[in-house]
Amino acid sequence: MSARAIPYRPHNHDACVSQALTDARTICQRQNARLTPIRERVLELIWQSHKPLGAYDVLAELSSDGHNAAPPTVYRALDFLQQHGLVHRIASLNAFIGCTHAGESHTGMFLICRACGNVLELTAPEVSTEVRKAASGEGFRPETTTLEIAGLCPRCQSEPGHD
Amino acid sequence: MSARAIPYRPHNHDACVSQALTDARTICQRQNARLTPIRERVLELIWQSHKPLGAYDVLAELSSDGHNAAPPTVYRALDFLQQHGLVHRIASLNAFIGCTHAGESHTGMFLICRACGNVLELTAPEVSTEVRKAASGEGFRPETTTLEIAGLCPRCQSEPGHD
DNA sequence: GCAAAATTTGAAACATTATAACATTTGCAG
DNA sequence: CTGCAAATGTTATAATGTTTCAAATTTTGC
Repeated sequence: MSARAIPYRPHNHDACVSQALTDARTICQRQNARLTPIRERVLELIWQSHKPLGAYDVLAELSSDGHNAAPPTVYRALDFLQQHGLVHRIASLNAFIGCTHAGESHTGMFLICRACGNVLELTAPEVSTEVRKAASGEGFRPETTTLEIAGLCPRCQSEPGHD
Repeated sequence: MSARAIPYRPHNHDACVSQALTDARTICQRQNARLTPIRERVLELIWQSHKPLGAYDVLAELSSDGHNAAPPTVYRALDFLQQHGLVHRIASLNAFIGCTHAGESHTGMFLICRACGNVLELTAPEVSTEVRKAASGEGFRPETTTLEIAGLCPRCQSEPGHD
């Protein structure tokens, strides 16, 4: 899977989205998973925003597509996408974002800008290592890690109120 | 503030709760904050469980007290308690737990057992350091960290299905 | 003490997020 | 083509959280 631009900097986002979709198709094929039209469309909608999208935001987009969907449709698609590592759920926001490391095994860490709402997904092996150490120091066997940092992204530290 | 037993091991929980309340009173006094009866009662209810309690769980307890409370009452109390570092919200569970490091400046890290539901709050300076490093490596200024590890506690690794 | 101001609580309605349950359709293997 | 499993549609409902405004209480300045 190819490298991607970071959200804080302008980039050709259409290309970025279509690359994500292409990658997703490959990943699903490898996993014998069916990336159905709905699932693909939901993934696309989520990718079109670098900001996390709530399930009901996705639902609204689907509706404006003319697709008359109910909540379970969206939640099921999101479950599927999560299970196959294509999107992440941001617990502190009740929202979803496209995974920028799909296909690679990774533990996501999210930098969430409270001003512009953009989210950067990071892989920080040192952090994971320390987390594992801390957990095993307590005899705890970790399975899933939720690591979300809210704060100010570089851009919003200088020019507040950005998008 | 005194040391506390860890939730995985049996201990005199009543004493543990009343200690937490005593500490809370001291802390609020120092901060010129009003630990009103409702707030204190909510804190007590939360402390009586080592497992995180949802806002509506608290609400139900209040009702069985005879206190006819509405959701905002609980959420307001919880906001207050959070702001003064007396409880933490566990984002991945939509629930609240008493802070075992109240009064000390700390970044909480939570070990959540998916089998028994107990939660251990940890302070891991090495983790915080690595998180800070990772964030500043991206030029990001962190403000609040959500770090929640789900897995199996020592006890549930050997005897599953506990508590 | 006392009145004005600020904080806290009560109460009703509402908004948002998520799931349950069951019917229907679609894709695929034999 | 048939029958099974997976996916989707549909309706209803549960769980979580907020807005708003009114009433009561506490604090503060005098």
